[in-house]
Amino acid sequence: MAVGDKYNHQKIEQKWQKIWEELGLYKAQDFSKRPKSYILIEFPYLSGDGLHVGHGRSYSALDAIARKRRMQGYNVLYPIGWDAFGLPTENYAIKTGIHPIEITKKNVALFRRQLKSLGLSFDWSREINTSDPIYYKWTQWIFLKMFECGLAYLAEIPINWCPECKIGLANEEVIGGNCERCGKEVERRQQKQWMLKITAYADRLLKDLDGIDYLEKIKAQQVHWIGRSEGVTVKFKVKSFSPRLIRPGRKKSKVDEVVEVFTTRADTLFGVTALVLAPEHRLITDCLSLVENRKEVEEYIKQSKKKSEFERTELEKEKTGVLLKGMYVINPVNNEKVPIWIGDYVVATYGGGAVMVVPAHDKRDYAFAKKYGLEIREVVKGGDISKEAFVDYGILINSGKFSGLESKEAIKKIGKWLERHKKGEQEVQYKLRDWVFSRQHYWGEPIPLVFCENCAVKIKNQKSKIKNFSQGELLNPGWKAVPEEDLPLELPYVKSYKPTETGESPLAHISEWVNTTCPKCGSKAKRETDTMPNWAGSNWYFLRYIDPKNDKVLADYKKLKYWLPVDLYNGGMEHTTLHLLYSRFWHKFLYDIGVVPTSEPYKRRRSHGMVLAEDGRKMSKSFGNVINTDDIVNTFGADVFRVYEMFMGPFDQAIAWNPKTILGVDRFLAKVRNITLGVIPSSSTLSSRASGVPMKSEQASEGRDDNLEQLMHQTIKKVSEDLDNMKFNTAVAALMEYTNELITQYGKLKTEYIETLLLLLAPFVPHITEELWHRIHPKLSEKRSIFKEQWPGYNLRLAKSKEIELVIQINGKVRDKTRTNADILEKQAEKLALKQKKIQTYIKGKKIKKIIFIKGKLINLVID
RNA sequence: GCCGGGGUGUUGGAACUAGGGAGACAAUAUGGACUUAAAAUCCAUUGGGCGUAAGCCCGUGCGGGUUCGAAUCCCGCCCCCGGCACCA
Repeated sequence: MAVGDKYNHQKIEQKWQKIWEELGLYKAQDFSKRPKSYILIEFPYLSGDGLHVGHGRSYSALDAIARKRRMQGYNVLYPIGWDAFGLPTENYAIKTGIHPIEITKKNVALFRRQLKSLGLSFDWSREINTSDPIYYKWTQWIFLKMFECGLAYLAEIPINWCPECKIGLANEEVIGGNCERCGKEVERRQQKQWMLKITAYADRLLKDLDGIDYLEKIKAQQVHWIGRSEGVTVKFKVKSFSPRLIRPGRKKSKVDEVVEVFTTRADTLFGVTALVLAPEHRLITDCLSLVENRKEVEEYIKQSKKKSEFERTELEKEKTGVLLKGMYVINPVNNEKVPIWIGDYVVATYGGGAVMVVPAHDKRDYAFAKKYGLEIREVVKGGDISKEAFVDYGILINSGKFSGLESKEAIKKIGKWLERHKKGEQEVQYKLRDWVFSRQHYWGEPIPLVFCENCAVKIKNQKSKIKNFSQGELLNPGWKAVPEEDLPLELPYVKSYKPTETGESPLAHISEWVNTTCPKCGSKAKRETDTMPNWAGSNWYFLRYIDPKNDKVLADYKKLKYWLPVDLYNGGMEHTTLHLLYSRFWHKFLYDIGVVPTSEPYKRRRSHGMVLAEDGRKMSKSFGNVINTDDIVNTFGADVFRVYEMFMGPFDQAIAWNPKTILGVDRFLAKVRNITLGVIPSSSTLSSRASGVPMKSEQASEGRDDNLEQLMHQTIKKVSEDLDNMKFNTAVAALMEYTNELITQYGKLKTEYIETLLLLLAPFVPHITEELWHRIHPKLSEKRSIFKEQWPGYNLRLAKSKEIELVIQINGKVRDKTRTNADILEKQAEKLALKQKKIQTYIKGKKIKKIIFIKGKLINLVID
């Protein structure tokens, strides 16, 4: 590598990558006395397409931070692994007939090669793979612990079912109500699914956000997703006009039936003129016999069942409903008779599946009342209810003894009144739902549970021996955990991974696997055939990096204590709700059972923007606009690629790929090579060619002789701070400026300036700087890497300018500038300003009313 | 509808944390040097307008305000991106 020579990036990058690996430069040391820094990137989901430039963006950027921290003396853990289970691999397997295990092997090799070609400083000795049985043993183990603690339960819930592919679909696979793959309309089907009680952690997941450093918008998304609201659950007694109050087959009188309604606006209770129930509401099925217009109601329910979730929530803007004739409820605050409706705009799974209709003070209720001719009764003053609903707070009217109160106060008082009279309870509701944990697919972790009919019967009948069962077993009679010593429960090798006609997982086909014996009583039992979702393995992977080979526990507690929490976690914006929430949930659970030492996994979370294609669209195989990292690395080299990805724009913003800007980066690095090799006399191989850099050096601008040192200190400060704040683009810009200035002042360079340039650049440009470092220090052994050098420090005093250009303003407008020393005082500055000819012409004949002086910056003369 | 982020040259963007020189750093384009030529490299110009020039005026989505001074702060509005969405 010399000026004039073509720089052979391939040769040099490979050379150093090999040396670094041999030196074990990036191995993190457990229990080192140096301060630890755990830097984490979201591990890639394996696909046959290989590494995408989007991966490269965050990996290079975080690599720069990791490298800088090492140079600053930190013991850095920057690990990598593979998110390997999941649908895309399974679909590819179905299409090609190659087994997912084989596909995964191939993809791992591909990703590993590509990542290594970028010169990323991962600690490869800690590599993990979620589809590896020694890894998913612990995924299963965590699940069993949750089962044991009663956090896992079976529920019959609707799933998206594609009748063409005969497969259950995840919500993400349903596009506009149709199957993503075949385009056929998706149906709703009830299916038994394992659920995890994340709702039990809702409050803590919300509250603990206060103590951690997540990007504001990420926190906002989590808060929104959890959706906490305080209110009161009001009990409305059900009455019937019909004398037949006793239903056959049930002893309880209809009069005892109560509909519970959740509201955040107890202050509007006196304005209730109807109740609306979700079509799935229990009361409707229970009391259908009492309904006079039974046929009409049944027809409505049938129609709404046909609608997909999509139609019910997206298309159907207008609210519909049917009155339940012959029944009514009693409003507990004023004992009024209130009609009951059913309407499919009411969400069955939230707040008990029933809402009270207060047309005067809720937009939806207003529209509903207008459509069906319900009374609109004003109970909060402040709006004009003849025109629209008044939804703000105000003073209560028409509200009995609560009239005259302000809404906020009324909410509290009415809530308490209801509680005192046992007509309601103050409550907190969450939008967050429990997590559907079952997948009817092959390529995932088998759920390690067994169903035993014998045990089920025992639990139902023998309540006395209840102590012998775990909470999970009691909650799910007959279900047993696979014993811990039998973990991992390995995924059996099958030939066909196609889901079955019935919607069961392909594992259901393998009778020798399904049929087993109960680990508790030894009788015949059947295995669960569902597998875990893709999220399962990625929920806790960062823990396994800390102790990847441990076969006794998921990770050694002392090691966890040393490394946790993760200091910086970076990933895509698309994972900031679900992945982050699920992962925090599991972590909190592990904390509760004493497996991990912290209640939060990630101290700081940042997200990177997507890299879009040149056309501004998302990169996608179907558009044919995907850019593979190999192409860029082959043409320009890893260093150019890395700097380009960091320079292209603000890290957290989406940005389109622009091949022209890459050239600018390539030119910049060429300049760095040239100036380094041209200046240092000891690099004998090229001293004769040093003049190959035609620089505008000779006419270095006047008055700027000794400011190179100052610029150096400023640059160190800027690059250090920008890296900490993840402002990679401006850090690179500062390095470009510094380099340009070194070129302009080519005759006056000291070795220190060049060394600093290389050290500052090293985290961004590891290969070139390492090579140049050894060129300017020819006696240095190859083992003495630049990355073992110390990160340069700066001197604030030296970074400060001695001279400034004082800005002279008149009435706030810049009229002149003049060079002077930086610590000039107001009086002198004033004199200096008044001396300027230009200024004199401006103030001639005018009176100076006021002078504003900002030290080291400007003076402003205020005139008439 | 709600929440979050944003709107600056031809383009990506900088300056926004704390009000003080708008356009750093790149890219693009044009002209020039070198070359038989091209590429590469180097030099100059590159927000708009007026002016021979010195220089002046305008300009950070729109309209107002605060201030000696606003891209930055406040109020109202428009538009774009991301997320959530009949959550009572």
